[in-house]
Amino acid sequence: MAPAEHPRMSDVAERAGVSLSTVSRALRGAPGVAPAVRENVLRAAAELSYVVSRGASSLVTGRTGRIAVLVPFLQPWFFGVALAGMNTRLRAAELDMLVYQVGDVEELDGYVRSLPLRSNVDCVVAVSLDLDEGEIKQLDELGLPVVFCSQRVEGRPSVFIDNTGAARGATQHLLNLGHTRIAYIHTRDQTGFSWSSQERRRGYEQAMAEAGAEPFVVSERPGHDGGALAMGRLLSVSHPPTAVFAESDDVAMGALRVLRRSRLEIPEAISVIGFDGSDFAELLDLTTVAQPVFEMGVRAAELAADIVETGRPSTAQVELPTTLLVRQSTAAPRRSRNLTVRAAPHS
Amino acid sequence: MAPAEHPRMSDVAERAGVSLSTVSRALRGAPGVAPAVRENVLRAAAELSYVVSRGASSLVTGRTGRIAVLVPFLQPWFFGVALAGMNTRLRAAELDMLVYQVGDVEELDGYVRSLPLRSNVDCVVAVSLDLDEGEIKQLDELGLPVVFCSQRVEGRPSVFIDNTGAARGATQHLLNLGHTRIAYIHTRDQTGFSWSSQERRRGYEQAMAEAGAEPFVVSERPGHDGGALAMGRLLSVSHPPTAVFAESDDVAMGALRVLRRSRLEIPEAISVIGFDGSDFAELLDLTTVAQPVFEMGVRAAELAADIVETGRPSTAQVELPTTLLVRQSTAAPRRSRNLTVRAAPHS
DNA sequence: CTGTTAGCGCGTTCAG
DNA sequence: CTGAACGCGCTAACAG
Repeated sequence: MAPAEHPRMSDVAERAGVSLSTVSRALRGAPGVAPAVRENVLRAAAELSYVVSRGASSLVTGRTGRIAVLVPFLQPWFFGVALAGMNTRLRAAELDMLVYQVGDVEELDGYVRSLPLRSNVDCVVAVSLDLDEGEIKQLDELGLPVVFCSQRVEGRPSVFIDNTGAARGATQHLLNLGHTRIAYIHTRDQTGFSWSSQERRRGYEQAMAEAGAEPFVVSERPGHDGGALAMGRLLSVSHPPTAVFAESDDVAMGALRVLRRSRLEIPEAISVIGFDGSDFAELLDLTTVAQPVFEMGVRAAELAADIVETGRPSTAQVELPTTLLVRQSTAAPRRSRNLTVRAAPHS
Repeated sequence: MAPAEHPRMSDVAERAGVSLSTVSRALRGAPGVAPAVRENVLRAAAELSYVVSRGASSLVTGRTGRIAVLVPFLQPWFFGVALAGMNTRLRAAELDMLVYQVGDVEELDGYVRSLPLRSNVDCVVAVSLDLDEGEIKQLDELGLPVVFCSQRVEGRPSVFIDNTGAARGATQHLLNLGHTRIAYIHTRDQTGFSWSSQERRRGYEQAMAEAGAEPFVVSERPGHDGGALAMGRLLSVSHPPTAVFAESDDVAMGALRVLRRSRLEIPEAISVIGFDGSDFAELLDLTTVAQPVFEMGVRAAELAADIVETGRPSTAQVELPTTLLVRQSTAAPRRSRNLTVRAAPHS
C-alpha cells in the first residue's frame, strides 16, 4: 500500500510539461486553457491514474463535495428507497453521500453538539426526522443548509406529500365502499418522531367527521408489533370495526398477521388499508396509499445540489402526489356483517 | 451563512491563551499537555463551538476518517440492516460512512476508473458485491484496503457465512420431514452478481445427492418476480415438488404469492423455505435460514476500523453462524400427496 | 492563454 | 511541557 504513493498534481504537471495551475484549470474544466493543452493534461492524468484530492481542494474552495443524509432508521423499506433516489441524483451532481443514522432526538442533539458535520459536508438532508421547531433551530447551529425530505417545513427547502389529504382520501375510499365502523391505527414512541403520523390521523378524522362517522383511534408502538397489538385490541371490543386504516404498511402488516392467524378473511371479514406503497404491500395485495419515495429522494437531493452549486439558500417547497392503490384487501362490507358470523351459531 | 464564519484553531488558541500547537495536541488527546491547560483549551473550544476541520487535518495526517461502503442495491432489507450494523460500529470508531450504490459490474468499473474514492476515504467495504477475481483485482487499483462483507475472499479481510453448509442444512430439514421432490429456486441476472446464490445451490445439490434424491433447479431473474415466475413453472410440470427451497426470502415471497393466489395451502399442499431471516419471513411464518446480517455489518466495520487504525492490512476471515428458523411454512408432506388432490375427483 | 505567488487550516518536526 | 517554523495538495489571485 505504502509503496504505491498516489501521484500529486505536480507529477501530472511535470508529465504534461505545463505548470501546476494549468493542470488545475484543465482538470477542473475551468476556462482559459487551450484545447490541445487540456487534452495533454487529461491524458497525463489518466496515465498516472491521478485524481485530485478533494481534501486539499476543499480546503481552499470551502466546498467539500459531500452532503450528509440523516435518517432515523436504516432498515425500513422507506429509507432504502429514499437513499437510492438520492444516490442517483447526487451522483449526477458529483456529490458524495454521507449517511448517519440518528435514532432519536437525543442522538440528534449529540450530533449537533459534537458537530462532526461542520466543515465536513456542504449540506445536510434530514429524512423523515419529523422535527419540531426547537429541534430544527438546533440543526441550524451546524451552520449548514438543511433540506427536509418527507417533512414540510415552512420557509425551508422541503420535499413532502400531503399526508392529511392522502389519509382523507383513503378514509373516503372506505366510506364510499359502505364502511362506517372504520378504525385508525396510530403509533407513537417515546422519542417523539411522529409528525406525519399526526397529519395522517387528522386526515382520517376529517373524513370521518364529514361523513358523520365516529372516529376510533388505537395507539400503539411503531412497527409490525404495534400493528399486531392494535389489531388485537380492535378484535376485542364489543363492536369491532369492519375496516382498518393503518398508519403505514409496516403497521398494516402486523395487523394482517393477526387477522390471518385469527382465520378472519380479508376483505370479507374486514378491510385493511395501509400507507406507503411498499412493495410488500403489493405482495400481500394490500390496498395502500402510495407515496413516490424514490422521487422524494431524487428531489431532495436536487434541492441540496442546487444549494451547494449556487451557494444560495432556498425555500423551495416541493409537494409530490400520492396515489391510492386499490387492491384486494379492501371491499364493501357484508350487509349487517358481524365478525363472529362464522363461529357463532346464534347469528 | 457567510456572516457566521466558523472559528479556526487560532481563535481557540487566542481564547485559551496558548499557542496553536498546544490547542492541536489538547484537542487530539495527544500526550504532552498539562491537565489544567488541556481543560482550558477544551473549554475555549466548547465556548466557540469549534470543531477541527477534517479536511485540513487529513491533509497532513493522510487519514480522512471516512470509509466507503459499496452496495449493489440500497432498497432490499439486507442492505439496510447491514448498513445499520456498520453505522453502529463506525460511529464508535469515529469514522464516517460514505455510501455508494454500484448496481452492476460495469458501474463498479466506472467507479474504479474515475477513482472518486482515492484520497477521499481510508478504506472501502464491499457488501455482497459477489465479485470474481478480476473484479477484485480491479478494486485494488484504487490503492485502498478493501473489506468484503457477505463474501468470502481468501487472503482478504472478509465477513461471511457458510452458504453451502446452511443451504445443505435447510435441504436436510426438508428431507428429514419426508420430502423427496424438493425444488430449488435460483436466480441470476445479466450483471453477474451471484456468488452466494451459487454456493447455496451447491449445498442444496449436495444434500440431495447424499439422500439419493433428484435435484430440480429452476432459474429465474432475481426478486419477487423471479420467485413468482419460478413457482409458476414448478406448478406447471407433470409431477410438482412437495417442497421448495428459495434462494432468498425475497424470492420465496414471490413464490408464496403465487401459491396463495392458486389457493394452495402452505404447508399442507407444499412446503416453502427461504433464506436470509428477514423480518418479512417472520410476518409470513416462513421457515428460513437466518443470517446475522446486522452483526455482519458490525464485524465488517470492525475490520475496516482496525485497518484504518493500525494502518496494517488484514487477512482476517470472520465466519458467522446461521440459524434455521423453523416456522409454519414447512411440514411433513401428506402421504402420497398430490397437488391436485382437492380438485381432482379421480384422486 | 499560461506561469508565479500566496495562502486554505491544520499536524509535525524541532528548539526552548 | 510549550511555541515557532514548515509543509500537506490544491486553488485563486495576480502578472506575464
